[in-house]
Amino acid sequence: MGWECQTPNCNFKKVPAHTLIPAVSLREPFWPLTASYTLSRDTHVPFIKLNVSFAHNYRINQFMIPGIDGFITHLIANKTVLEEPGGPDDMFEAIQRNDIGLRRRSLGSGVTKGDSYTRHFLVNYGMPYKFIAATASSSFEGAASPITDTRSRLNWAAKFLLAQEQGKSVEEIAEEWKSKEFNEVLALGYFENQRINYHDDGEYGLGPTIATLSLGAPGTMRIRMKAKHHHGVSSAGIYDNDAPMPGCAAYEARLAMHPELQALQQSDSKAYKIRLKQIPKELKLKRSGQARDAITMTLGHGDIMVMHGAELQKYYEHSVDHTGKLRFALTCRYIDPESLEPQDKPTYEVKPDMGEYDGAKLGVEAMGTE
DNA sequence: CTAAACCAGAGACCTTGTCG
DNA sequence: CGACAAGGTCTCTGGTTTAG
Repeated sequence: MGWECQTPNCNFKKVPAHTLIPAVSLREPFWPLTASYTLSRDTHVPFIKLNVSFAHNYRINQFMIPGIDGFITHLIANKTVLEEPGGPDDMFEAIQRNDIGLRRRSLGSGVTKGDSYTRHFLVNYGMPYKFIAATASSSFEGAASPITDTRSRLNWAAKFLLAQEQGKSVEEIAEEWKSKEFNEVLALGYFENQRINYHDDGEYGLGPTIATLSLGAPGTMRIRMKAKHHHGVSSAGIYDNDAPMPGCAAYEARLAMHPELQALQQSDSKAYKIRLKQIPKELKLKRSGQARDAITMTLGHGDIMVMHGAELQKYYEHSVDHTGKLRFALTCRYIDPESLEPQDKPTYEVKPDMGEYDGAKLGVEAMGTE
């Protein structure tokens, strides 16, 4: 891989030598990694609730956002997870050795003449993600092992967390999960100083659960309320009529007037529209600026992050930036095949996850036989 | 000690097809 | 008709560091 000139009839290519970054070089001297539970570097604002638990070699930070039905969970991996055969260490090196198809892709809706390209490198496997050009999607059949292994690993993590949250057994959850299991893996590659700006993953046709496996240098994921919902007013000066969320500007006042406003929407749409323009002035809501980051997570090598809940994507947005030289993020989603336009449908069959990864089995023999 | 230099963060602007 | 767009670049601003 390298550079390819896009000018017609120009065959210029520049392919620099690749230097493998070994997984052991990811170990941080002042951040010791052992078979015990790894420490957390996550922070959050007071209105967010944090539950910490420990299971299957992960420190589990579960963040609950008041008013939002769902959760954000960060599973922090320890040394046992990283060094497991086929685990994060092996995956990190395998992705560097094999061309899994990571490329800069054209942004469909460019605002400039000619194409504009993403800063990071990406490739999609399984059900096509509509944000990405259809040509950037490949079948799971014949995909490199880190891709299919990630799908299986994240299916396990999602089932485990949903079971924990709903107080059900993993077997019970597995039954419900089967029909809506992750059917897409989006691989992103980041070099130094490449970041992905604030956005949400709430597009039409996506399941409520999204999971990401981090490989390589740590990434910093920030979660904040969207400005419109935080300020309560759009950039055009129209009041945001969605239910106010705890932690937003003028929360009490907005909460108090919400039922009345909804009733007005039903009874008198004209008066309602006028009211939407009045409220921002009455409450002195400001349009500019952004909400503070509610949660900041340091996603280390081998860590898994799971977001669950459609409301989370509606009210909150997230960004990721990177401190190190090389990081891969492998994200799984469920994409409803019916949500795809005919031309976006895959030309291959997206088969069920054949992997049977079970993180609960890891390290059990070592501990059990002592 | 003062002022220039530096830096990070945020906002404005760029500019165009699509969507409701 | 206005809002929107996993974006990029420039400029301004306020705070901190450094040079003289």
